Amino acid sequence: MRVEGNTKKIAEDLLGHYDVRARRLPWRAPPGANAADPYRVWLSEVMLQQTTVAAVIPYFTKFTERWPSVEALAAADDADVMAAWAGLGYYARARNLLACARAVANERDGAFPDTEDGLRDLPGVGAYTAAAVAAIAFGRRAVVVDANVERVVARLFAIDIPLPNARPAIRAAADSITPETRAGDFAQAVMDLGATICTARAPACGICPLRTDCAAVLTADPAAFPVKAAKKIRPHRLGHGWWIERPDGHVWLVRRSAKGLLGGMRALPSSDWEAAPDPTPPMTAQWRALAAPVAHIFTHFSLALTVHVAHVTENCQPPGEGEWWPLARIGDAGLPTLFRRAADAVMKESAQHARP
DNA sequence: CAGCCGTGGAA
DNA sequence: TTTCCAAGGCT
Repeated sequence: MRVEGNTKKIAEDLLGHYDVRARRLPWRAPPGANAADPYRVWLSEVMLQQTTVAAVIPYFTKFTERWPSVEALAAADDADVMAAWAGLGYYARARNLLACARAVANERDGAFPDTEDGLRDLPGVGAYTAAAVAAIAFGRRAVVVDANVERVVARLFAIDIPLPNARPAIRAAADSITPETRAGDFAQAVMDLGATICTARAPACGICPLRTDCAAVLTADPAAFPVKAAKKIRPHRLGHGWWIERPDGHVWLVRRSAKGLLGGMRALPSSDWEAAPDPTPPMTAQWRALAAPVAHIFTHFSLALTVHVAHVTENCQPPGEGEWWPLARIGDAGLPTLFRRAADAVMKESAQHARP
């Protein structure tokens, strides 16, 4: 472990690099501008949870154009926000985003809390996001620890305890190098470094502004830090999805229950997803299965969804809650990726069917 | 507290 | 092709 004297040098080296090389990102105030808008900082941090910058940018642009303030977002319809989030994943974030916006708009007159503790009480705001918003939007000294910080700090100090047991040591080390001022810039500088130079697989140590501060660069394999515990194998599951199409060009869509996988999202009616799911259709009809199931990989299991198609009469009413959605606007339904792919597969096959 | 919760890009 | 990974939070 490093001694006190070097910790200040690390922040100075990194901030000096950041002042010249900071990435220009839509949620960052331009250099020399006033402090960033807390609404935009918070929105970006939530979107960036376990999500890459490249994936977030178009969603951030869309959200801030459509809902430019926390009050505007708080007044939005749930269905519109969920549909706008479709494709970004981890949909509990979108549900918590709305709950948080409404809490801030309705109970706090639109003002975000300006301390870590206050922010931490908001839905969808955990230890990381509270620290990041406190530091970036409000200039607080906060110790911001995300996956980038874990990697950079584990390398700087050559911490060889496997994750997640290394977390306390990593946090203490991160605390030791976090400066009293510019903690927000410092946090973003570490994340820029982690994203562009101190990357997970092939760190560019030769151009790293911290190479003279780093313990791992002196080892045979700097990329070996942080050490991680072995991960589990991903189980495979099967499922059935039901495409019910009306002759006037509508398909029957349902909304999934608020909790659990793809919670709150529009979807095709479908079975549970397990080793041997119930193949019983939701209604009697002439069912025909697509030749190839839709394969999709979630974080903790992979899925093969067999899509069954039925063409029903105009006055047909499937059981349960749902809505007839126009095929011409299927792209606006806000389907999560699994069901968007299922819809693509059905439309592609029916197009081929029409032109043999 | 370990498991649950998406997605797409990189290697 | 498969594996790994990303500005985590909730229960």
